[in-house]
Amino acid sequence: MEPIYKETSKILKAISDAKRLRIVDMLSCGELCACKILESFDITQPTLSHDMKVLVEAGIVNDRRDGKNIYYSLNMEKLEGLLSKLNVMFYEKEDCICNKKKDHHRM
Amino acid sequence: MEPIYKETSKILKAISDAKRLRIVDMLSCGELCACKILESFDITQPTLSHDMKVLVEAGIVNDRRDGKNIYYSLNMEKLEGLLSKLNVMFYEKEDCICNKKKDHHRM
DNA sequence: TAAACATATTGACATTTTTCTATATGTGTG
DNA sequence: CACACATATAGAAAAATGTCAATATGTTTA
Repeated sequence: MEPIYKETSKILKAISDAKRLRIVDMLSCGELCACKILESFDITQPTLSHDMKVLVEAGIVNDRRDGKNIYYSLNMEKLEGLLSKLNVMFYEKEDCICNKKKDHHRM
Repeated sequence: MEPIYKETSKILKAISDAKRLRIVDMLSCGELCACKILESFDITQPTLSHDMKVLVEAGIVNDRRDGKNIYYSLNMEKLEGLLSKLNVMFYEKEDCICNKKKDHHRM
């Protein structure tokens, strides 16, 4: 499979969980520490920690430590890049995959 | 969980598979029958049938029968709706979830 | 340095997803 | 109507994901 699909699908997978999508929405107003996010859900702390790791590893969320707390914020460049890639894929274009042959680059 | 996240995550889940994302990209130039799509991947026919069902049930792909063949095409309204919703979620807004309290509408 | 607090990791389990083989269904053709 | 062709469904196995309790790690403060 072409890298563009693998990379994009990794980000999509990260936000394809309703709870993680809600976390991204929460972060759109600015950074939040894990404890604040946790207050907003009925999940355990390890579950949130795992979810934040998924978002960070997908590259769409940044983390920074300040004392005991970890603060998370959106990586807008990555998110804009995602919207841009989806836009290209959803609409017809010059050098289109539609003109390509069988995929020999398996996943 | 609020319906907006559940609905959006269902669509994201549908395209969070690299192969299905590639299928969406292929359909951006116009409708294709299942057999044409199948030629483009190293998967079995039932696997493609299942993948197309996921895309159709997410509402982003339409299907129509013409004789022996099923033709698939993109539902642009749904895809535009997705981009629009993501745009709202990624950027700060007036009536923001950031100002909301604990989520009592569990999934 | 010991205790308290915030977050991460481990290991386990249940659920969901992916993909296959075998088979069924629907449609056109000889 | 029997056969060929295109697609769908059923059932099973493997892999990935979501979630928890228990515990570890890192940080601040008494």
